[in-house]
Amino acid sequence: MVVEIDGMQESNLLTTLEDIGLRKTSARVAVTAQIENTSDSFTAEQLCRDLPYVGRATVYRTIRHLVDAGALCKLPILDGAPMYSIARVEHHHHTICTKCGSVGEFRHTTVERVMRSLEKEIDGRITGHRMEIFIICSKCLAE
Amino acid sequence: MVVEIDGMQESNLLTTLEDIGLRKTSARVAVTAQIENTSDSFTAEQLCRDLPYVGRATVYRTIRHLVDAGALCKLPILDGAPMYSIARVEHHHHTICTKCGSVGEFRHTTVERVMRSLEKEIDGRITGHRMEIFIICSKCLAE
DNA sequence: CTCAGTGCAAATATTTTGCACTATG
DNA sequence: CATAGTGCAAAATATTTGCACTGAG
Repeated sequence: MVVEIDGMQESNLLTTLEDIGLRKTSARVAVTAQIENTSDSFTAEQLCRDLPYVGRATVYRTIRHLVDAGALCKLPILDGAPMYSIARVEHHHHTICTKCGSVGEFRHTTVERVMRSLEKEIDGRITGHRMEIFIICSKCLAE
Repeated sequence: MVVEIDGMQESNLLTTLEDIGLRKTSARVAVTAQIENTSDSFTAEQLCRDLPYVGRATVYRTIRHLVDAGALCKLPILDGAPMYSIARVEHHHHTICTKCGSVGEFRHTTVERVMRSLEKEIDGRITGHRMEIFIICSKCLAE
């Protein structure tokens, strides 16, 4: 669920969970608040470390609910555990810094147009796509 | 290493390993032959199942060498173990059937052109990208 | 012969599940 | 007060590593 405040979007993950019929429990309040306070993307492990009083299984279950509801993006990376980030816009792609691992979000209409032109080349029906741009972020470049 | 035969490309994974200074052992012969006889993409686990007389660790180590050498693509998927496929062309993208999991390869110049146009929008230096197209393949559509 | 490579089993990493207990609605 | 949700620990899954042994060069 997305609430408009002063033109800014505040994604309320807890409300998303309630919207799909789940109860408002203290564990879910803690997990969603922690995610919303995390500026960048995060791993399940990170969340468990930050919330030692919430059970590991509950953290994983809550993440799964949010991914299923489309409120979180699951971002499989080449090595190790997947990263998660709040899905702030409908459809988007990610930038991943190969130095520090920070994840950004972007949207580009050309990408969508390319998809349509690919339809003739591909044997089968296109149902979706995923794209990641690997970068060295400006912060790492500065160092 | 790539050998041209009648205009077809035969990628010789074993030669790739020798080229990076590794010995030609019976385990490596078995693993590379099995990969080359696999028409589609595969998981490490699949390879271990197909080669019960080769140690699990050796299968993983051989895969890692081939990925490092650029002869295999590692394709992280949303759930479960990553898939691998022979890198038949320099730079390409993948189609993944969401029904049967079969993986295809394609290359499209427009994608590369889009990358260049993205350079102005993105904060940092682009070093690479990855794109996957999710499809229902023609085989699954026919069913 | 030497040491790169192997197979095994144990360790590690990540995620899921069974189950008895708790607390939300 | 019924049962959805939790925490824990064990299981499941995926991969890596230590180590003694083997075999390629």
